[in-house]
Amino acid sequence: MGVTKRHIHPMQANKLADYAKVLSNPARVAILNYIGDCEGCLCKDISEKIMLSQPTTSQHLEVIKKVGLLKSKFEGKSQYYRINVDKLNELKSLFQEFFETTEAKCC
Amino acid sequence: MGVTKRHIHPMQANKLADYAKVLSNPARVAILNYIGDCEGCLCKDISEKIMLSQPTTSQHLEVIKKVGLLKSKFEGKSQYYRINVDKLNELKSLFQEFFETTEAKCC
DNA sequence: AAATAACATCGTAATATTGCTATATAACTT
DNA sequence: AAGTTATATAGCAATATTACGATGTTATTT
Repeated sequence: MGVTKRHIHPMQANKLADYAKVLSNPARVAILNYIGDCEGCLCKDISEKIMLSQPTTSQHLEVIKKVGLLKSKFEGKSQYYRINVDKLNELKSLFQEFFETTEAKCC
Repeated sequence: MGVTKRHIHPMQANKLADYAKVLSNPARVAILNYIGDCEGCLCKDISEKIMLSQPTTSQHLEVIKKVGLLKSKFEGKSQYYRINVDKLNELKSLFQEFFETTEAKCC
């Protein structure tokens, strides 16, 4: 086979895994770090900063956006990306909860 | 090409991505949840609980162990898995720091 | 000594991910 | 109208991931 069997796992596990997947590539982590700085949030600037091609950077931005961690708005030809702080906090809580409940259960 | 270009990214980004990758599969999250319960920490029990075959479960356990999140000790033919709480806390801090610094930078 | 039990490893197939170049699209500029 | 700029999309190649059945290994049990 070779496909992740999502349907056999608890929803919570799938959800955490989905979010973790977004962070599982260093380019995407670097992008989030850079966008956090909130100065040059254009795809082109990001791609230059993280040293990947514009199309590759665009794809990564899509992945991050699809999960809700990015907002964007067009101004003419330029698209300005910003972090969705609400979603970021949701992730933060989810991961924190995972670590804490996992730790709490340990003998 | 098709391979992640780790060398172009900051070490911090690679590290977080490596840890996130471990959590990016729901089976591994489910395993960590189950092992946290600390009753049946044998591969066979885990595989029955999470409904994946014994070899597949064994592989996932290896992945989690390689990153340091699991300890294990043999008792005869049985291998008892336990969560490495120190490592778990390291991850917790790392993720928390990531979320917090990312949030702090946002306008 | 043979059977059983727990686990790991090998080999394989299906699919997903990562990155690129080339090209399209859309908006601004001259 | 033609050129420039920013981004997206298509198509592709290389590699990684996920899962399984079959088989090997090691330790206990009968």
